[in-house]
Amino acid sequence: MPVYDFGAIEPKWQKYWEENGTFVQPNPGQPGFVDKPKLYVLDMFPYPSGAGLHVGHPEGYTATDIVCRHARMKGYNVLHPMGYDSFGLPAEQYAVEHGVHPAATTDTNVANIERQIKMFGFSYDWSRRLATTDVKYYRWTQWIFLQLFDSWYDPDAEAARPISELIDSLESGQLVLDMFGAITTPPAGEDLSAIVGTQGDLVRFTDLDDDQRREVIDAQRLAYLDDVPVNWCPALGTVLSNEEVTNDGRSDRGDHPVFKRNLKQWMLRITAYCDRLLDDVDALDWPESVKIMQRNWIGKSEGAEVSFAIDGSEELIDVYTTRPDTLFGATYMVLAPEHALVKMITTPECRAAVDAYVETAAGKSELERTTEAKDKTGQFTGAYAINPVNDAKIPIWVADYVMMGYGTGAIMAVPAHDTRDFEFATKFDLPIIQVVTPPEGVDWQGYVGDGVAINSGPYDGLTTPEFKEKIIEKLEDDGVGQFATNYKLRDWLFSRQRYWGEPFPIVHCPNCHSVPLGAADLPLELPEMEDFSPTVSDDPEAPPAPPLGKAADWGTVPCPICGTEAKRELNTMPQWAGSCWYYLRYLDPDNEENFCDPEIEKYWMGTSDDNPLGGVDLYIGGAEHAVLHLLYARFWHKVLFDLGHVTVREPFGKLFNQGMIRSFAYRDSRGVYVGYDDIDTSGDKPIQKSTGGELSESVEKMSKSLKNVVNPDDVIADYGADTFRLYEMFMGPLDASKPWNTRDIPGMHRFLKRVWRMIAGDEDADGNVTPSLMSEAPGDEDIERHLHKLIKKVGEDYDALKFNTAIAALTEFVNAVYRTGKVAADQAERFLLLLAPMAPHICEELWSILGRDTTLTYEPWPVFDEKMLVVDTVELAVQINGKLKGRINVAAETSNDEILAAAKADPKVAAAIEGKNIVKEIVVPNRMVNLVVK
RNA sequence: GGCCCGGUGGCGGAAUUGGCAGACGCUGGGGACUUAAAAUCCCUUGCCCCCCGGGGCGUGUGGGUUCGAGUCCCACCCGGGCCA
Repeated sequence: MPVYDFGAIEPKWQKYWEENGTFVQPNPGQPGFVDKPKLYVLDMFPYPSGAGLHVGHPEGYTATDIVCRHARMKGYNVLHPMGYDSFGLPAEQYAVEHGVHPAATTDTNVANIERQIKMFGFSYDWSRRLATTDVKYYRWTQWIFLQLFDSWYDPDAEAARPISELIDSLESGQLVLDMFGAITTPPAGEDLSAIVGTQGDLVRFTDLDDDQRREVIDAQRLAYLDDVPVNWCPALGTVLSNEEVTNDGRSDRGDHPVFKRNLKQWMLRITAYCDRLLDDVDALDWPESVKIMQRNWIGKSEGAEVSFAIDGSEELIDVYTTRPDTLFGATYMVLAPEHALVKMITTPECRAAVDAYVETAAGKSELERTTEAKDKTGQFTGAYAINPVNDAKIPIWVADYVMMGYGTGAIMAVPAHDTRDFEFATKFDLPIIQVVTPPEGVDWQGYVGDGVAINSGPYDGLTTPEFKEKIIEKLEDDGVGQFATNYKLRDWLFSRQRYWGEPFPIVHCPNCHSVPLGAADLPLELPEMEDFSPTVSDDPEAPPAPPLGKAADWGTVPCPICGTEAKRELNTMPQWAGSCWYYLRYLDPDNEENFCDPEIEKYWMGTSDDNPLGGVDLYIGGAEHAVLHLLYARFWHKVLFDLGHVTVREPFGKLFNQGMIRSFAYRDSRGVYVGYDDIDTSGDKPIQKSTGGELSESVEKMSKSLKNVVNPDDVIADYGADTFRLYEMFMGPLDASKPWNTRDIPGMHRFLKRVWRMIAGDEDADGNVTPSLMSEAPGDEDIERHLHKLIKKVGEDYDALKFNTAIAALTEFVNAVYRTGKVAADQAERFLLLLAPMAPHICEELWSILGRDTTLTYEPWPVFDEKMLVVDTVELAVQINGKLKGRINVAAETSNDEILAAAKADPKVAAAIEGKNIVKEIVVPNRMVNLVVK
């Protein structure tokens, strides 16, 4: 009688799978490839932090593993890879603080996290493993950057095209430049030479000098250099993303001051893709909440651009508004402090106050400025604008609640119908004119919804949408405005002043400007350096000095074009870069010729009935990546699609977010967190062991500071990986946030031991033998029916990612077998195949105990017989006026009349309807009967 | 403030999507086995009343639709996430 020794069984099978290459999935064209339907199941790869895995990681990994193991049994080719998002700030910070090279820390962390992942027995094809820090990998990240650099967005084709095609079109005169340098198509049928030149509006590309041409071209690239305001943190020596800056304008890491500052940075032109990123999100099989977040992040709005004349000046103030119907209520204007017009229009009397204000505003973070709770501030410039709809003279203010980055950096303020304008006008005593009549019973002051126009001259009485349409027409006729679309999404700031990232494959030459390396010159490896710490400073004006600047030999190269001594780009790419395309490299990780073979890409990323858009068939990860990672990856994918490198429009056909696993945190009476070692939860109230004091309990995110982190290593040591997997899947719905409760784990462990004894029996240390329930006799009929129901239920639940109810159903079956007292070998075998995707080690071991000599991984999924699901008799509930009064048993195909007769014959029902009028009789097949009586 | 989730026993959760609320697991109670403990097995466990046959209440709160509402509609309260 073997014992359920998970500590021996689990490593044994993990070794078997590895040695036999059980989960290695050949690609099309490789030996061993069999043409079958494909399933690409992907986990969001982890950042290999020093802390290792927390219990949230294996939740998603277990879910995808179950789907994969189930799919292999159903006859799919399954692609299930794992890798590491290993560039990033924490490794670099650790390296700086401890004097260890980040590559060394990364290797240690990857080794540790991989050891942990492997303890769970996940069925990854480890031959496809990658890390974003591998030179073999980031060579292609650099290659994709060059694709972006060498492309432009053709608005007519609505697609990215090679920049060489743009140059051809410009040189041939198919495209020309307008007076602002924008690329445009010359009017058809006209003689080009008549309308270009110094006296005309249009300029021929070939009339420009070399520098001008380069500027025109560079301004079109999808990857371009620009002077942009960034979050500059001199103490860390780097720019930070908005997410890395706290609400009080300090660095999330280290709490250092952060300054807004203009720096020349690499930008990626994601805004060219706004409409496509927005339109294509609709058809994706993604959580609705994520789709909404993506839409909100892109933030498309429609409205009008309106030009306001300035009294006594030639200049115009352009504003963007989504509410041109409120133009008659515009009582003042506001310029952002950075707006170029501020300096020009401020009157001498107001100059000192305005200058001081602008300076103060410059020291504030965007978050400080936008937080509505903060008091509004501003200064009058002394200048006035003319409202184009009614020629009213309205004051121009400067205020920091208007941002340069959104719209035009100037607004028309309609205090009656905009919350922030209303607060501002109230504070500074500016006039508030109602122009929208809200619905009955709603105060018009600060009303921002649609309504009916009032105080708007000829437009009075129009509804908001009608008004918008009419006024835009009028503005266009008068030449003072036009219909306009606006987006919240900005171009992607792609430079970081850090060491531990992908170097840009760009050389800056004094003659040739930004020159890309050729594909043959890749990879451009990070230089070996002793000192990779950034240059930090207390002075916000100190020039940024990226760590790569200290690698003098590496940083100086001859220009690839002219051979002059040139400088390498010293910034590195942000951490998002590597994660933007890793799902493609898994397809063909060792390819030296290409980032991925086109035939292989076509097979794995192609469409199917279950995935009409194509791409990864199931992508599971945390909701924290709902916006940035998924938006950036979609953008890169669309560029690669436009350039013909991939065959489908979207990278991830189906997305699912696993819920956060939180855990109980305990605090003593002073509010100090207490670790689990020091807590006794056996009584009614949690008690601190060392002091005897009562503790308060709350459910929190797992965090070191809350002392509530659960380490998966400990759980596996105590109960094994199968129990861990089962417990996490049993906690609740996969997408729900759930509290970890160690006390519940023995329940799942008990279930596995019951399964073990059911099939293998047991013998304890004292020699007491528990026989198995296996029987030579043919299978029990009821158990057989139950098993067919179970096959259907478990299969459906796996497909729907409802693992908690699948486990409940499996438990019920085992309980039924224990009540019956016996199970036949063929029944036990089918049961094991159902359980195997969730608890693979124990099932493999029992499978071999049943006499099978190979893995069950590729055994066909059991089938159920519809006939076995049919029941002969059903129990129906009988209600009187909706209240349960009794139950009757009838044959399954009894007619409604007979059911009603049987119901009325039930003694309790008969008593309840005695002397009453039956007004209505409802029979719900196989469920219940309801009699309505009076 | 806006948007999106969610609120069901002592706890995690289930409920065929409008049809017997509380599956399954944990905890608690009782019993069997054992010198004893652990493990295991069996019974029991929403709340209240009770003459032990049963009766009443019950899915955050208040209303509504319906023969019938945890499920749909309206308003509100609370918790979480995202954005401002």
